[in-house]
Amino acid sequence: MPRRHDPERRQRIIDAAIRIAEAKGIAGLSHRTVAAEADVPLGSTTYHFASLDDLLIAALEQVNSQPRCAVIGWEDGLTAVGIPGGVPLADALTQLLEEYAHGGRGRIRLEYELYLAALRRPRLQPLAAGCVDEMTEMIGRHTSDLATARVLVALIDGLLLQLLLTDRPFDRAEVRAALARVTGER
Amino acid sequence: MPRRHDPERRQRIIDAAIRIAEAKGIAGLSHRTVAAEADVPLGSTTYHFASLDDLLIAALEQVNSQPRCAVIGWEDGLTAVGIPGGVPLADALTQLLEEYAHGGRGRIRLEYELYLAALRRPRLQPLAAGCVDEMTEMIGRHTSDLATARVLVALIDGLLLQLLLTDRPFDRAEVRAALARVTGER
Amino acid sequence: MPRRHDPERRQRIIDAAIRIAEAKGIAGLSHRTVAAEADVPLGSTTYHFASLDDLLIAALEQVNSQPRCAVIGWEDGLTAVGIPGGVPLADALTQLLEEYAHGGRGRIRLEYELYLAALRRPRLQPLAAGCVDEMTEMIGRHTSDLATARVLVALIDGLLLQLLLTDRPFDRAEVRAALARVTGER
Amino acid sequence: MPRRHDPERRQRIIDAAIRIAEAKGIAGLSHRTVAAEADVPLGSTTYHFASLDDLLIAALEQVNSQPRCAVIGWEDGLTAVGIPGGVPLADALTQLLEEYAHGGRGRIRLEYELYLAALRRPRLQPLAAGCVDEMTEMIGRHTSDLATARVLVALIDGLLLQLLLTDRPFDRAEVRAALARVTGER
DNA sequence: GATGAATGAGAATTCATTCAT
DNA sequence: TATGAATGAATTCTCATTCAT
Repeated sequence: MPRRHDPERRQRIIDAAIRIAEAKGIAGLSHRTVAAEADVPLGSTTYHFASLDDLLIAALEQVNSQPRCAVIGWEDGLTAVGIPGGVPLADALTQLLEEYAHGGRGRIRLEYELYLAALRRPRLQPLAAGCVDEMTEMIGRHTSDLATARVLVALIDGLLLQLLLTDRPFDRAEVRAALARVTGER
Repeated sequence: MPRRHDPERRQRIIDAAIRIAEAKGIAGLSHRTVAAEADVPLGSTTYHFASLDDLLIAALEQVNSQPRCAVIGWEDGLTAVGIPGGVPLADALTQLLEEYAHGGRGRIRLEYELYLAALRRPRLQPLAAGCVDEMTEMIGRHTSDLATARVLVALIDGLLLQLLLTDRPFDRAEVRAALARVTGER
Repeated sequence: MPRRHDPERRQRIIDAAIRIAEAKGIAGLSHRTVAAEADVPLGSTTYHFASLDDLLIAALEQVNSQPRCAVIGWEDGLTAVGIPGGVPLADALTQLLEEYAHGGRGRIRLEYELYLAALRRPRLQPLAAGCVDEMTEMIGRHTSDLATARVLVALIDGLLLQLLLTDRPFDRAEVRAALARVTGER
Repeated sequence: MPRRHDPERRQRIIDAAIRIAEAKGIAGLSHRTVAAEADVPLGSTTYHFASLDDLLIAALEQVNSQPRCAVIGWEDGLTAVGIPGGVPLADALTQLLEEYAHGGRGRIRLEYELYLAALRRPRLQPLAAGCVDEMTEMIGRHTSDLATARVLVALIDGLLLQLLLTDRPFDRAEVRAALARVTGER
């Protein structure tokens, strides 16, 4: 019984693609795996997405728009507390990273896979660069200058990368100290 | 034209794999592409390397052993100058990164691809982790404590990653300032 | 010459697989040999059957459903004659085996190959066991108890196996006598 | 350190081949698997056996010569007891089958694989036929006539086959009763 | 004698994409 | 509009055998 009108099918396919990408990596994406995961006919994936690249991009765009929500929630909390005399940025970032790290490695891994995939696929580069820029901009709203924000983003990326690679547990004090060196906080 | 005796066959295959990996990424490695690049029959690659993973690891090990030489050269220079009252570490690292960045993006890209590929392929993880450790240890020889070295490595990783992703040119002053924040140099 | 629409493709592949299995044995089955025999592209066999095992099973199921027809025909004749005071079972079975033996060795061979292949491939075991059970049940309908039927089936299997292995011609009297020992008929 | 003179190497290869065939089936035999199992260089297997078929035959010949020892032991016991007024044949055979069945399925499976392989490979046929003949001859020494022995061998083959296929446990009483029908013992 | 490198064919699968329906 | 059959290239890997050393 083919569901003729299934307006959410496109979205279901994207969601399935994200699940696959988190679980098996970007390289694990294929029309077949996605169709199976989404429980839609094979032809449906090629119908809604002209090529596999299109599907990948749609999935990654959605991934990139979602975690921002979490970060924005974080930022709201930060703002509410108030910057001057409020929570030190290093503390706030440390907490964000901790949540991030504990929120399942799947999502972070996927984000870094995006970075790397972008190195080879030009169409992904704007996405990855936008990711960095957005983060920089957001952090920049809480630093005295943009240069500091850029350094913080680089440091955060490096720290997360190491976290993923080494299986060392998240060391709050160490991360906090590292960030504080850059923010100049004590 | 059967080349029945070819004592350097194995090494030639590894070299070809590195060229492929630099040019097309780790994902571009396949028995076929490597065999073609090395100008050997397809079966030869599977004879010398039981699985593609084995070949990939052999190639990456070789890649990882080479750049160290460059870095060691750098370190020798640094040592020669002498640390106390000598070249500030931030300056030395900045110069190293600059050389690294200008030395063709292929090699850096490959290194970061290694990092990220390790996220999905357990057998690569020791390689990637060893890469980080080695770098940390080396830098640690020029810092007062290891914690500082770890932060520096994270920062360097983040900076190089951004460099690769954004196509922004290498900004010596900015990088130098970022590093100085961590080393505490003025 | 692309035959894009071919509604009986799946069945043709199964038929080809049976021909191959009869002619070259189960070990002779491969995507390639079947595709060539069925005159379809290689990819077509893997499209319709996710794995070679699936194809093998589909083929053997079809094989197993066919000879039953012959046996059922035999059974009908037997019933018509009537058991009490009718044709002795040993005579009827002898005639069945003779027809079976003369009906080309391909089919019997294939059946015994199924048995033996089941020893190594768990997925085939239900098929082979079902084959034995069905035969037992059918013969059981003409014996006083099931134990006798089981012994008869074992004996029949052994006799056919010897027939295949030794190239001795079918000896009606000998087979009849062997069966009669078990049925208790004189 | 190549062992130049290793007079038992040939035998070690055969033994390894038997282990492989028992564990993975005849289809699991290859120069490589055998060389690995025997811990000899690959070239050694092709040196001592011109083709894989030669190796297979050598292995199966050895297999066929070994279990006979067990059977001969059994026969000796049987003879000792004495036939006339001694142990009924059905009992003795039942015990033999029981030991056989409990002695690990690997060996029986291999024997039946030999039968089946013989169906397709002419060079194996003498081996398989000889196996049957030998068994017939041996049993014939304890029956009044050869016809009875032939029937017994067929029945035994069928019973063992069913045992392997159905995973039903060995039922001593049932087997004994089946054999007794043929031997005429009560 | 003995060995291991070499080779080309073939194995099972997976796949992106096209296209008739 | 939607689908699933179809296809041919490409994937990794195994292998029997040959042959230079």
